[in-house]
Amino acid sequence: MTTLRELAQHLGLSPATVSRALNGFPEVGEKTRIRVLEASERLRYKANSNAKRLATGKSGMVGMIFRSSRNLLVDPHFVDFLAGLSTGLADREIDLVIHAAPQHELLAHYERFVSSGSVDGMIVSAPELNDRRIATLIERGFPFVVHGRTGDNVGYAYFDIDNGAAFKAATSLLIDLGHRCIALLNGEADLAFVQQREEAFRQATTDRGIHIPERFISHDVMSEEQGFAHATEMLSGRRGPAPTAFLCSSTLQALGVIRAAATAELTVGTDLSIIAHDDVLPHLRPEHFNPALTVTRSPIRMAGVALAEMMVARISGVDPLKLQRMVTADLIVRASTGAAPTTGRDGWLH
Amino acid sequence: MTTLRELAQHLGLSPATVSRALNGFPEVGEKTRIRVLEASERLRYKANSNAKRLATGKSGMVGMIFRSSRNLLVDPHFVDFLAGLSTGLADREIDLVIHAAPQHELLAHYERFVSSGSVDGMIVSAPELNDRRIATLIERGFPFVVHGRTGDNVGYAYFDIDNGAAFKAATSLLIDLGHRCIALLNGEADLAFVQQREEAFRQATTDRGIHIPERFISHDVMSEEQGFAHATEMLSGRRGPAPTAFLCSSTLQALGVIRAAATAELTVGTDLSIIAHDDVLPHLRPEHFNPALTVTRSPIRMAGVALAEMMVARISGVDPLKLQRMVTADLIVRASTGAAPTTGRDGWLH
DNA sequence: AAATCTCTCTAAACCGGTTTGAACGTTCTG
DNA sequence: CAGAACGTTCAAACCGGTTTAGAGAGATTT
Repeated sequence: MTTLRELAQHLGLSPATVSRALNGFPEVGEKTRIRVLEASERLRYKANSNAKRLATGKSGMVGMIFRSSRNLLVDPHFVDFLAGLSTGLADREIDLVIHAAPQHELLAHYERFVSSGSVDGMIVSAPELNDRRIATLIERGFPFVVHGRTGDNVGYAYFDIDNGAAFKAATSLLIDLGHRCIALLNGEADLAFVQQREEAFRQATTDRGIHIPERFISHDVMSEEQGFAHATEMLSGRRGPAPTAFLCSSTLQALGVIRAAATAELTVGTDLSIIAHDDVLPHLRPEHFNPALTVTRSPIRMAGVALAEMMVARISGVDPLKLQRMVTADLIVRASTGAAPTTGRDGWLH
Repeated sequence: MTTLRELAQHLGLSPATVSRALNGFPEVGEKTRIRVLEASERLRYKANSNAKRLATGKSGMVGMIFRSSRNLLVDPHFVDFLAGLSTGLADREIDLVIHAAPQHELLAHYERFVSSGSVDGMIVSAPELNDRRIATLIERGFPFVVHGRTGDNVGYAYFDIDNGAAFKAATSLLIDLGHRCIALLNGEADLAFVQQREEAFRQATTDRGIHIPERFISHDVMSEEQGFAHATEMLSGRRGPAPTAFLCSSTLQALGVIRAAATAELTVGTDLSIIAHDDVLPHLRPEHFNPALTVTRSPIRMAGVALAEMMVARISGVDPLKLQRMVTADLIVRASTGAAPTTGRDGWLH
């Protein structure tokens, strides 16, 4: 492995000049620069990144820590986000360091990342309502960006979709179609976006004078399996009238509802309406479901790309308040939503 | 940020002693060690990781580069692998650096990772038959482990499933059930495991005197969508008799086949048999498909955990030939496979 | 009591870059 | 032609750790 000093010696120059030549500083003679670049190419010189990091104080890396228990990584949503993030970062020559830690050590690992100087910034995903990771990062004054947000007036950089507007629109659509018994299959209760969606749902129903019983709202992992389980339970009518419509936080849950409907011999679109939020997972297209699914749509991958850009800005000192973006999710109506069945199959509608 | 020198000064000790105390070297007095540990705790001292890396020559990180075009990251299989890998590495206090690069720059990025000393080892995933990344790493003498293998007698460390045995077993099962027209929905042709599976499939059919026309074998992205498209095409009978059984490289493709069967009004398990390889994606359980899917099963996540362990061994100098593991995939028969329809609906069977 | 051995600790070199302050030769200005 | 200004290069300090060689104190041996 060639070092800078060797390269300089080889050229009869000082390390300082060679370093400047390679890094494009203006005070190097043009012929010298060319000589240096040629020689470095020929000797296959690559700067030792650790030495560089130590000298500059910049690592060229950003970090992400996830709970090994919750295991976001197996969540296809999270993963598509990661894809956008890492390509976005790669465009800016930044690497992403990912690390798994058990829940009870999570904050300690954040502390380590922050104060050991191994990364220039952190990405926080899936914030909880009172997120201690965010509190820690703010306290330490460390640059970070968040996918999602914990509230309306926060002091940090974030990218989020307008969960409230999306779920309000979806709920209104169902109500307009005549549905009064609407179930919400939501994600895990401690997540911020889950709360935001739920609040919008409750608000939209209450505004129209509709009461939704608690048993119509579930909090669970957003998977096909859980979607099926909750939908089956609710459709059984065991604890009271069954819902005529389902609002799902993920297309995976919607898949489960579709399966539950098939099992209960209900036709989706007529007997039962379904709307889901579509994060646009490339391997699971709701337009190809049977029937095609009505969704609120916002590509989660785009969020990754956007956050990469914001992370870079944040590292270079941009005011976090200037780095807050919220995008709206489009409501796309397809075949899975239809007018509420007029003859309540359970007597709920008269 | 406290530095080692400051901490040493504060304690009235030399940096050398403090460094030794913190790193557990034996030549430090017991009372001194305790004083040092206490003070470092109190002053919240965290060693600067870049300085540490420069001094030791070890980074405590391993790298992974993926093609931004192929975009492995959106592949749920790859992601579950990543989950296993990063938790396995975290257990050994190693971080994972991930980086995206366009196809034509891929090798350059490998070179950079290798010769800039930013990682101690590399993980290679989804090898191609003649993989230039592997060739480069061998040439450079850099530690790496591979998920999959390019051939039978290779000189590097790998973890792989026995694709040949699995697909031979699956094919044999279909033949035993009377199927003669069997289609293979495979992955992208340049991937090593795709070749291995296909070879086993061809061998198993040829051995039993069955000829499979080329149009029964497809190579494509392993997604629901492509599975649906290829199955629909083959089932249409447009280019000749339709297959009575499908062998899929992924459960996602099987989902597509199930949808195609429904569209063609065929009952899976009687009119049509399906077997898929199941990488055990937590959000997509083939035992819950309708009908439950017959699979060859091997958790891809386990591969990640195993490779983390092997990577660590490899970095510490273990002979790569001692780090080669191949596991067998279990054939699990469920409801999606049944006897071939005796009355060929297309005249193929007499 | 001198010599040897341990134990514990220190000074200084080192890892491989970047960056500051100064010096050099050349050209411009007065 | 002296002096200033400029463009280019260099020596040395620096980033913050680890590690080698060696020093000093006390215990053990002779």
